[in-house]
Amino acid sequence: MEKFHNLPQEKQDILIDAALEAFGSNGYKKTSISDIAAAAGISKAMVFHYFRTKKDLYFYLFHYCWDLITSEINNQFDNSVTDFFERITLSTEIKVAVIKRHPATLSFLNSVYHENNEEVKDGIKAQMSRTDEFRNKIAMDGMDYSKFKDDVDVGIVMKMLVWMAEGFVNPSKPLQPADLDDICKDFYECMKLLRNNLYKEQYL
Amino acid sequence: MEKFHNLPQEKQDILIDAALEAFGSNGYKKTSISDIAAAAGISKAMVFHYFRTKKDLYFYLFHYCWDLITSEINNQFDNSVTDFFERITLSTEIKVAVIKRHPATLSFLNSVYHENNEEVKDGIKAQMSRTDEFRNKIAMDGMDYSKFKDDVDVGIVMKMLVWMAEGFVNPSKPLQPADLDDICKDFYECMKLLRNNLYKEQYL
DNA sequence: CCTTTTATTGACCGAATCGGTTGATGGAAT
DNA sequence: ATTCCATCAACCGATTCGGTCAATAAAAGG
Repeated sequence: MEKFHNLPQEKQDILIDAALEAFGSNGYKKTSISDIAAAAGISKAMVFHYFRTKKDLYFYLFHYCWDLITSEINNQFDNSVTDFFERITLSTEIKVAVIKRHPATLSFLNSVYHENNEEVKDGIKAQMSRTDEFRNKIAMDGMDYSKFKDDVDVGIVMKMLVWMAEGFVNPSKPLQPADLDDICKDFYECMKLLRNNLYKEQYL
Repeated sequence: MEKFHNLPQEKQDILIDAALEAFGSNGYKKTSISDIAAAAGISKAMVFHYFRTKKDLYFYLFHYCWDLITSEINNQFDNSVTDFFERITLSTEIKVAVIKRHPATLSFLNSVYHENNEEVKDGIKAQMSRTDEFRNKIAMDGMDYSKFKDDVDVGIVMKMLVWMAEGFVNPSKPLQPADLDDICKDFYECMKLLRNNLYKEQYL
């Protein structure tokens, strides 16, 4: 795989993006190396030259995305932020940073999570079991719910935000990185609106 | 296709659900009749017996879903409902009714909408151009925005609800019809919470 | 300039799968 | 007993699969 890493970053990214997109939307079995090569504008033989087998490529992408997210969390996450909406905004910023680097990362990882092809299933489980670590790290414990109005059911607010985040990350039309900033602005407006109306006291 | 309609409804539904699910998540080209047959628990030859070709099956499903949604809209939609959240709830109820009948309908239609396979693209466009009719019918014109607090940006609320609806309809984990009622209850709770906090006056 | 190494690919491999057909089988209706 | 029809395993030629390899183009080194 040194072969691949000797490529200029730009060419690496093109191939990675093509592969993430293909695997992410078609799953392991239904994605062919020809698809990926064509989308990346190179020959099929080159893909096998960089990564020995389809399986190798798949798991390379898996670990690559995993590290991408892990490092982004380690860089940005701050558990001293206890305000509910600030925490939500923070984890959204993490997602956005990941998407900006490789737009198909999250849809790929989601597809990996649901993959059940015999050839790769076991290898996924091994790594995937650590998902909960992060879920707990980002999770909402130690959060300050006291600023909410007394009659607001925070559980419902959580569910609402999960839906929004899903629609945000898996839109029916694929995300263009160019649109990301606009969409983000809308999302932050959203957070402001909810905070202003669900908290006891107006925020500045 | 009389062959197919002579089947008991239950067996028709099994095949339709299998086909919607397969086409919806893998697209036209990457979906094989063997996949569908296996998922429906019948032999590949039977599928070709009911529907002469793969293309015929695809467009049968397309028109089937189209009619399903059209009739559900005609049954339930009521443009005399001018309250914002009631209208949202109404269109959600329509979606839920459709999903209860065939869980993969919406994901299938969404996939059809983005399909660009040469063999079926043209046939899709012909019908799909009428999508806007319905979008306008369900749309929010004639809506009463006056009950919102003055400082609430209704455009943002709309965007928020669109995201929620997307996460609601295309969840990362596939929808089980059994869960639907619970999820709906949460969604309606959500609407109540938003209405109570974004309207000038509390609703009963 | 020539040589050696490396990047890149078109053509190819056997195996699998594709959309679609067909002949055989078995059960229900006449 | 016979007709009819639903059902499917086996099969068809064509395509595509994951993967290899020999040949070429390009770059590097002398």
